[in-house]
Amino acid sequence: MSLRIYNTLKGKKEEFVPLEPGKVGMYVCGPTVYDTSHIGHARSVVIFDVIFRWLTASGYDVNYVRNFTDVDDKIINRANERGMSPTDISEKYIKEFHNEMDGLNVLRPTIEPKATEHIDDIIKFIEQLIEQGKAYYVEGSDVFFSIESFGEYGKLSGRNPDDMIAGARIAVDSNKRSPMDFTLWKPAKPGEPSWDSPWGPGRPGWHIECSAMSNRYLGQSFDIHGGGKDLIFPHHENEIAQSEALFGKQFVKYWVHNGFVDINNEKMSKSLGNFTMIKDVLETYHPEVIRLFLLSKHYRSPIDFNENSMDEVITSLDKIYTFLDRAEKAGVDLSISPDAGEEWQLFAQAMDDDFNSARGMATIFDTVKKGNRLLDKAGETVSAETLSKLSEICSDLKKMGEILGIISQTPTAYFKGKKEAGLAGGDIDSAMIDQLVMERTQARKDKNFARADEIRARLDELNIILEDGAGGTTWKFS
RNA sequence: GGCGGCUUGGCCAAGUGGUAAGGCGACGGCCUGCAAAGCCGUUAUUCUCCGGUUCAAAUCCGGAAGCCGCCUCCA
Repeated sequence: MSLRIYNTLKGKKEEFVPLEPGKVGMYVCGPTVYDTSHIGHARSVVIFDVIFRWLTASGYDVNYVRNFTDVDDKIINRANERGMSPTDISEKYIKEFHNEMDGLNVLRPTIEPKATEHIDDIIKFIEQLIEQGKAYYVEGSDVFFSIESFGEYGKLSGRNPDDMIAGARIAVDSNKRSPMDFTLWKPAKPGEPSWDSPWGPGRPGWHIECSAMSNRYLGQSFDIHGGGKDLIFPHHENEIAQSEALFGKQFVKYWVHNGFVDINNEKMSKSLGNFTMIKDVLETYHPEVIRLFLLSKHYRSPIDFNENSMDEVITSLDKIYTFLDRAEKAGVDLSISPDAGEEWQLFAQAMDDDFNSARGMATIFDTVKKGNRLLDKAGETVSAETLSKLSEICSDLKKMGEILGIISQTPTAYFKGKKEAGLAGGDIDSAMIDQLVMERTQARKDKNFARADEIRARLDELNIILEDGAGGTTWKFS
């Protein structure tokens, strides 16, 4: 079974064949760092994180590039609003972004280039386009890319330039030769950050940075380029135009685009005031709950963020850790074995099918069920044979978790964390709970079940659930 | 106006030609003093609707309805 990827360029799934055997070049559009990141950013980042992990696990040497757009109108505006420098703004939000993504257990890409650190590359790129007659400088205005110089313009988004010109909703800049031409370099207004260039002091347009930086780190052609669906047009369309016009060869082999996150069935928008920030979500939910949620639907479909779905995911994650806890207590060594069992094969098939994490999750639950069944059947004394089978199951499970970026804790640490989180907000402390549990244990010994149930009911009101196991009574938050 | 997508059980959600994964919930059972957890069983003869192609369709084609996204900054 080999990897298949849905390619936006072709509109269908294709077998993944890298340009160079064993190696993958992947570029993903990162954030424009002018504001706090929201759950939609998290989805994109987590999805490509999983893709990165899967490609790596599949044996590829992955060169994963994710940029920061750190020069842009929005950053300048924000800087002016706050009386800060654009650099202060971009640095502040890059730091936030890193903190939050680390919090979400996202691996750092191989390299994270910034637009402002590649101005020379950008200027060189533009100069070459002008030399080839594919871009033009309008005295006193911008440098524009000429759409007419690139016959395949529109191939990614399936639009043709004539239709777009006809339906254009924006006022046409009279400096442009064609209404669809776009800016490569714009002159700086007084007080704006700027760099010297053959066209006077100015700064790059949005699209050119990705062409210049991907060329710098991945070459003229590379394997995978990703980002949110909204970037298909115009951003990625324009990147293709710039890069293919200049190099005369295919820019990217596979285009991968993720769907959006809705909030309670509504689009996230400023007007609705429902922007859901990652840092807020991280305060409410365990990072692995957030990841599991983001991966519970296929990456191309829209996903709806709501309390009910999150609650379901919490239950699911508990189920996985509960099993591992059971297994560990039964004597299973929870370390990962290099050997892959049959459960892993099923998971791999799902991931090879266009990174179908939702299907992969079904395998995880099937695996948990299989393990629980074995434990139920084994009873008090677990045979060596069962133990070995359970080790394989747990190892597979943890390997699956490594791909999705979950199950990174020991069951003990996970449940301890949950207890701490549960205790943090309320006015109960664990000593008090332990005291009640002990009292109840004594009551049960004395066959005073009325008193035992009374204590349990009282704890239940505090969202504490008791479990009477062979090794004594344990408790957890519901 | 142009382009694209979606519609699967109470809810979430896989499934692109071979006879409906998985999760949550609900109900019954095992276990338990009773619970919880776990396990077993039940919960869609059917995939928005109407036609068509096919031995065979949730899956392909045509049409209808509803919902959504992009075309302007946007993950």
